[in-house]
Amino acid sequence: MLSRHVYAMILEAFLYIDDGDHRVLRQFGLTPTQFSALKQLDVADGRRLTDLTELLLVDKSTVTRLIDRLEQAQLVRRVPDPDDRRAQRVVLTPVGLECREQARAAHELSIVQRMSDLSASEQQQLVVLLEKLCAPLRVKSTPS
Amino acid sequence: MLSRHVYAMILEAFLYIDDGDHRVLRQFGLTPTQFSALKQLDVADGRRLTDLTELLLVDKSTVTRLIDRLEQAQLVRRVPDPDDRRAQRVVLTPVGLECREQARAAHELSIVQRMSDLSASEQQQLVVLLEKLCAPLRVKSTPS
DNA sequence: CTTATATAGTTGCACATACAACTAACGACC
DNA sequence: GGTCGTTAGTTGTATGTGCAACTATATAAG
Repeated sequence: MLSRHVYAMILEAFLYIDDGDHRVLRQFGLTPTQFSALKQLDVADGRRLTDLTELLLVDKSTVTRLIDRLEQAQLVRRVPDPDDRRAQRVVLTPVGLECREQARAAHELSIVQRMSDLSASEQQQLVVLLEKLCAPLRVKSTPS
Repeated sequence: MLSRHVYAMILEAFLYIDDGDHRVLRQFGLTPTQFSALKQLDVADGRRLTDLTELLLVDKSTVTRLIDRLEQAQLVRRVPDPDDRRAQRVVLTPVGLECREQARAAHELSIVQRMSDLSASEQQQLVVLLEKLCAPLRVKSTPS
């Protein structure tokens, strides 16, 4: 059955991508999730944990513990939100910024390499097809 | 950058698929991993834990604990391997077989539904492109 | 203002996952 | 037939993940 084959290939492609991400980021002592979180932060205002929940599409309890570990590793800091005493803002430390930038460069490069078996037009086709597949997901977030 | 876009869409497609799998299998009290394991088992000879490690592409310690839980749930049984005293064979219980068959039917149906936004020819294109992307993975396992 | 509801975040519990260290048994080599 | 490297499986430790219950604060309703 064809649709089973598509299903299987999406899972395989994810494994391929995910495995590559682990390898690259491991050199910087980061997991893919930690790297995703660092990408959403800055050294100034930072973000609330709830913001990260929405950006990373994970449960708030996951974010709590993720930030716990990044804080232990001195890559981020929790600072009280000035406008809401319930909330905390998470900001990058200088070490965290440096770590993220190095990881980002290596990760970008690895993506280009891993995609290099597809031509630009094939990559374009793939994007179009996957967007069509995921269209049901986007119904709610596409207002007009 | 185009390759970043492909990367992002593969992750999004995986999230879409994985979320759907969770929802469907949850009705049968199974996680996607547990379901994958049940699909590899039978009621007769079964499989060794090591076989499952290779089939599921996870660490052997993951398989140990996965089978622990399936055994607690009475869906599988460990039986000693007659030919190798180090090994154990994992077989489905009648309950496990019944559970798997029901889950399988629902899962198959849901895959067809989730793919239904793509035409057959689009699905075919997607398979071709993803196979090309994953070609580096298959180098080792493609003898001729 | 008080009450009721909603939101921000943490914690307990369960499952998935990898890596490393370990035990037990297999196999090969002499 | 002992010794030694290999393999099967388990266990400890760390991370990621979701759900549910909980605390504290904010906000709306009256």
